[in-house]
Amino acid sequence: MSERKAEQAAGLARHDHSACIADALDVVERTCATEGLNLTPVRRRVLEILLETHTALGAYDVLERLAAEGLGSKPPIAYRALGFLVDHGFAHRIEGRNGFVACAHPGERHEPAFLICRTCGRIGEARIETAELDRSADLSGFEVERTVLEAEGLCHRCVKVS
Amino acid sequence: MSERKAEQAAGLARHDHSACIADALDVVERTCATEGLNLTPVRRRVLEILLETHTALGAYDVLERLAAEGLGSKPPIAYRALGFLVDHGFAHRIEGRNGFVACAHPGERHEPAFLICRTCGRIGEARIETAELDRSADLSGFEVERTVLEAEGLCHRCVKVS
DNA sequence: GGGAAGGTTGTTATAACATAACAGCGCCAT
DNA sequence: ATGGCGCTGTTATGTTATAACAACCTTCCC
Repeated sequence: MSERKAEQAAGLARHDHSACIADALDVVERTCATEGLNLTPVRRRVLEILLETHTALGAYDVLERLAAEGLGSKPPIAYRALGFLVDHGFAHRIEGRNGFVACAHPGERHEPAFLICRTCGRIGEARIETAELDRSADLSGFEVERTVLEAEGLCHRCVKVS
Repeated sequence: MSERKAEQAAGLARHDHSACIADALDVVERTCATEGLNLTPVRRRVLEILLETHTALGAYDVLERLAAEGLGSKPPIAYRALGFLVDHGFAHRIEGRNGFVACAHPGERHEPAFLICRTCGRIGEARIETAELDRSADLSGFEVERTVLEAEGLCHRCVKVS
């Protein structure tokens, strides 16, 4: 059990970010097409905004962007689009920051885990197993439905600087 | 590594709750005494309020209680006392609920993990290791300082009812 | 004793995050 | 054509959190 290799968290390492954005958009578009989901202009634009950066954006940050583009100016607009993206696994909520990030593994079923840099705010997304917690839950007769795993610390860049 | 036995999460199982409260208060008092921490009336009372229930209380829930007792009526009073308790490991913040619980293992150095029942709100606290996340972090050159691990689901009682 | 320093509480004001509730509109299936 | 549904637009409000400063008290040093 759980002998799968750990892998590097997506988002923190150097990468071709334009390709990163394009790939994610492409996957999400396909997924919506095959699953009959309605990727409306607002929803698509919110996803694009999240994809621009591997940091957590607050709903009001997103809303500001939308408003500047004439796509909606009231909080529910942003919260609803973000809700859609989160519900379908295209984005994740970062509890520790009251914010949202685009999913780094869209279209793949996964329990996300996050590495959040407290200095630069960048966020890496790893796929993680929580075998030990599950065992502990079993012992208590607890049925886990959803797991939030967020680690805060310093990313490789910020470690060097500090 | 990590072959330690998982153990049942504290707080969810049947237990003598008066003893649970008394023990925790006792440990916190001793710890404050030996570490020169100032467990003022407000701080102590907030801890007692948290200890009454194994559910997450919001800062404003706590504040309401304090106000009723003449111990303070403005948000900073509650947030400051909660901050003190969290800073010294006598309480934990539950990110997924914007709330706080008394620590179930005060005085022991530990990374907490929580089992949160979405129906009754009760919270179990387990000690957990996050070896796989740590490996993933290492691969990214990320230095983890703090980990939030919260599992939401159904506790043993609520599983039966549903 | 006088007075500076540090820590805690008291208070005002406001910032930041989130949702309830309802109105209107377009699509499309019966 | 019309009724249902999903999405957007809007008002209003609810909830969570903190900045900034004033007042007070203890401690410690001169």
